[in-house]
Amino acid sequence: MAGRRETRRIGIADVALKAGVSHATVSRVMNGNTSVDPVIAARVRAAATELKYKPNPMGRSLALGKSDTIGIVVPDLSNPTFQAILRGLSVAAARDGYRVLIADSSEVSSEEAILAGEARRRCDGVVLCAPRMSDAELEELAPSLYPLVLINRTTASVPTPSLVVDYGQGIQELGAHLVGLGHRRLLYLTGPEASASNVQRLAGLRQFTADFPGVELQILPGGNTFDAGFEATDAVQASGATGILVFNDLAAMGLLNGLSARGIRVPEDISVTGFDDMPFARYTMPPLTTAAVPIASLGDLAWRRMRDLIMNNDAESPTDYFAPQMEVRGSTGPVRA
Amino acid sequence: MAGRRETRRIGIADVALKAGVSHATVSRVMNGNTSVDPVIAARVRAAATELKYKPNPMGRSLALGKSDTIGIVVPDLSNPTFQAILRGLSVAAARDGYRVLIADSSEVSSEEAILAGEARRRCDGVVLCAPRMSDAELEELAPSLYPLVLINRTTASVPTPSLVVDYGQGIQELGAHLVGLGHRRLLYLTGPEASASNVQRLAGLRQFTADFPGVELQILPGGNTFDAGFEATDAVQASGATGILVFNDLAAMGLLNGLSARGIRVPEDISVTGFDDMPFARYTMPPLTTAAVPIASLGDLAWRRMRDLIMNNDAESPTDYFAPQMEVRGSTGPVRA
DNA sequence: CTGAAAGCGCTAACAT
DNA sequence: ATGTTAGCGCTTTCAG
Repeated sequence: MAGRRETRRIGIADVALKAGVSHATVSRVMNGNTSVDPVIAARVRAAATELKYKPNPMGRSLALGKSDTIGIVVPDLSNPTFQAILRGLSVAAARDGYRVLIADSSEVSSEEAILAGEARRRCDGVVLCAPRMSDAELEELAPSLYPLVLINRTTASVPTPSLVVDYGQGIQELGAHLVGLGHRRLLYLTGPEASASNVQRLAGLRQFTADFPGVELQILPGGNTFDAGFEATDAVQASGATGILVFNDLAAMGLLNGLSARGIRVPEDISVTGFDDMPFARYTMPPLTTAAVPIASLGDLAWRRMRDLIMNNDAESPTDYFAPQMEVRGSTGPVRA
Repeated sequence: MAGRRETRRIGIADVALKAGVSHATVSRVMNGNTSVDPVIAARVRAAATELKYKPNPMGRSLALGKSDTIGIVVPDLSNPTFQAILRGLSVAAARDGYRVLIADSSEVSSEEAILAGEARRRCDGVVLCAPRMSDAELEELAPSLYPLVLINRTTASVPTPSLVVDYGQGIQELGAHLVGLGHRRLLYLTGPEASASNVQRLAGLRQFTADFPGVELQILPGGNTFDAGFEATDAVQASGATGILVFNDLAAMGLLNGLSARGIRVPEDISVTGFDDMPFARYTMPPLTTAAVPIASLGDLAWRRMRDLIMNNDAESPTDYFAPQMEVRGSTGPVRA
């Protein structure tokens, strides 16, 4: 029925024919490496532009053994954190002429390894965000993925760059901020148990209680959603704590709403902190005190590390620690006299 | 210095050697197309698994003329709308064994065409979100991009599927909702002038005023940011309108904050609507009445259309209209008596 | 049913 | 400086 507009793709051979030279010469002028007679070069270029010739990346990739593409595997593309990393990575890589291929493991840990391997075969390197994968599995997988950049993970099996956010330090800063405001009865509303970043916050808080022996710190199971924060309202109120450290901004917003619904004033009666500094954290009522994770620059740095690995393939393999930046806003204030 | 762990990639030849057969036979087993003696097949498979052989996608792509990859070009990866489309597309494509390559044009219209062309050469098809590109340019570009799926654009130059969100209808529904609540003095707080979706909303509102001759509709320049909404507060108040249609949720939230700061109650004094139904729209105070754009299913459908194009390459080329779904919440109420 | 050989489009040694 | 030739790793006729 419908007539196909099969505009047969034109290849290097067509240009060669039109310019009256060999494939090799066309390749040479297209890549500008070796020297070609200027007049012939011009003739080739003319033929190329006239035919709108563009080299076929597949042929190129096969011959060169590289694809100018890097892969990123993320656990969940709907998570703003990974979206920001992806964007930072993509923009930075594009500046150097690289593209990015995405693989979403949908939080399934078994998929993470498979997708990473597949991505690596199609790409020149892999940026891996695999929070669910076990250390053992990562250790086994890592060598086959080189060049590899890890996000929020490290591995000993192979020297490879890691970018890790120091959640433990961030929560300690927030805690210290509350103590500085006179709070002595604190409460941490946890995230998901399995979450590695929750574990890091807990470790940070152990250090925190050691540093501030006079401060009471309760721990209450929470979650990472708005609703989880909202539902914890009663338990928070019952705890008697005056300073609440919430796992993340989303849950903190839920708690804020719950407290407001019960007529508890923030920060007059209770101070609340979040974590992440989501775009909306500054627009809650009151605006949320939180810790900002510089996720966009994380993606950017991920590319720089990857590029070092690819270009001078003898790069160092540092671990970069990202210190969250505390943002003090209206949801924290002096403890009630 | 650092010892390279050059684990030479193993290819089809290694498997052939190990199994004592030819490359061709290995290829046959791996693809399961043609019939191979069961015992030989088993031997090949054994060799393959033992060597952990995985076919090299580049070789495959070159031979087959396909990459099992589709490209998506977006104007801005930090825009939640495109993130959601990307995710929907990626997940859907993955189910069929396809990957997605991303290209972020950073809102630069001239980049859109180049990136799309490049993506097309590396991929089996392109999903194009190019709001900035002129119709003429799109028309010229489209044929070379086939298989192509357009988002929020259509073109006449070639029959190709389009997915368009009907912003005009959404804003009309919201307007009718306000009229139903008794409002007779409405105001539309616009988005960016250049935005195609703003133009569509304006067109929808022209229809709206034609349908409701007794209703007054003012139009005020706004923007698509929280701050733009906030800054419009005074002008909104001065307008005397009781029902405010805001370009999007973000600006609506800004307006909500501004009104609250001036002691104007919503919805008792003024009703406010947004557009998009962002995740936080339900958590504002009061929760925001808005129109939900089913963006995730948009990505999903984009893949289905693409797949139809790729598989039965004689598919139809329909235009799918997405009708926004109104979400009535607390920010709209009866006009004050 | 299987192996030999051609070819996908390109780059790079090797000749000339 | 340019053409010839040999791959890159795989699929697919084409013989046998």
